[in-house]
Amino acid sequence: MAKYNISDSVIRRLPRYYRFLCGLRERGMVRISSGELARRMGLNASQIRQDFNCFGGFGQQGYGYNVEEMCLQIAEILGLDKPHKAVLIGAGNLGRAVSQQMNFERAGFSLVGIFDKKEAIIGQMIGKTPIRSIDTLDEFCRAEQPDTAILCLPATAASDVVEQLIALGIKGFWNFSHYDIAVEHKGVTVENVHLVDSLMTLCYKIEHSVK
Amino acid sequence: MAKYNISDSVIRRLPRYYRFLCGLRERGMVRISSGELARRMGLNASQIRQDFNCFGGFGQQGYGYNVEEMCLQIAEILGLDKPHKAVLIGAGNLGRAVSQQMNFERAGFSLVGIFDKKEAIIGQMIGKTPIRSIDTLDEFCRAEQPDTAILCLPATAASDVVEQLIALGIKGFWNFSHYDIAVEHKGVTVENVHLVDSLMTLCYKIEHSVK
DNA sequence: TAGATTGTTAATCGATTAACAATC
DNA sequence: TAGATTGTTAATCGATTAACAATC
Repeated sequence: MAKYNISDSVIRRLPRYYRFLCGLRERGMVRISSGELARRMGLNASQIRQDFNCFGGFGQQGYGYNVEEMCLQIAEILGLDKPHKAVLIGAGNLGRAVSQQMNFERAGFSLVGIFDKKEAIIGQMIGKTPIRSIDTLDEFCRAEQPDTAILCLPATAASDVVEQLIALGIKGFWNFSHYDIAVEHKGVTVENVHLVDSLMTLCYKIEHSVK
Repeated sequence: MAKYNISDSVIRRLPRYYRFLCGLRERGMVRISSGELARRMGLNASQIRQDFNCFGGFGQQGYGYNVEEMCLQIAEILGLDKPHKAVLIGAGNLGRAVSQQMNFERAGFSLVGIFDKKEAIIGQMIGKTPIRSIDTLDEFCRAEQPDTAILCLPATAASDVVEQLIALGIKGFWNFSHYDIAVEHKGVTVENVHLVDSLMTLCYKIEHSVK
């Protein structure tokens, strides 16, 4: 069903479609046309039809799209239905917030371990997950076989642990460290989250917005 | 100096340039060519020259760009040099992490107030800033005149407070709530941060990465 | 059937990359 | 001056939007 070479632009719109469609489903909406969805999302109807068609014809002429079906289809395209095991590295403020705030299951992940190097906090629980010593990372990964790592540690510490994690079989990095991971390893994906970049962009836009 | 109609693509690259150039400056680098910067950042040299030229000729033929000067120029273009007062709404896990983790000054902001509706936590300090009752928001904003709001509250609560904040003169929203703010008010800018979207994108890419 | 709306091709628009004259 | 590298125009590429035949 899924074609190859889906552009990054399309992929990045999928979660937003998913969010909107789930919202509509919760409010009991059964069908929606591309025109109506476009109006609600502030997009162009052609774009929505193009996007949905990358993965096959989910609509029906003269009717539109079934909201429930689209939710299920997008969830499947994104792969939310088969959760990836994830480890979190760094249990400082950000690490804690991310682990407590994020609904990992909803996004296709399961948080299986939290690691830090700070002796004082090892053993503490964050939700249902204990903080483990970073020294036990190798052992843990060999047993649990996670394929994803969430990096919530300082930039200086990040680069070392990345190589270690790749050697342990990690295929995806969700990187909050203040540092761009550039990975050349085949089959390894990095999603850099630079909150400071987002905030700087806002700074620019506040000044230059159309008054 | 700054031309009008700078594209969003260019603006969003500026913070990353800034990060890289500051890094080079810290390591004592004085000059860099577009070619060398491109190599380090994984970009195209033409793109870098085009981007920098949106704002004026900062380079010198035969020499390249002065690292220090580019840092200062980009900081000025982004407006990092004149901080905006910001209030944070919602002092849960995410709000706490954001307020403690972010270097606001570095990104052109100054966090002047934190607000929550939960009686039990009002009066607590987060860093040097006390948590205030959301009931005192009007009064506080009229006195302090912040122009930015950081939203770290549930989607259901977000939509109400947005209207209130716009009425109080807020011009920029940094929105972490699980909900797209669509603002039609002229001169109001919203930067939506949807961490769950980012995580879902990673989920897709782990599955579909080139092995 | 008639009306509505998709799927899909074609046209437009904008962003990226290449090329090279200008110039330090 | 000669070499290097920018600033800038032109070419390419990709993404968005428009149009419309297919069809439910």
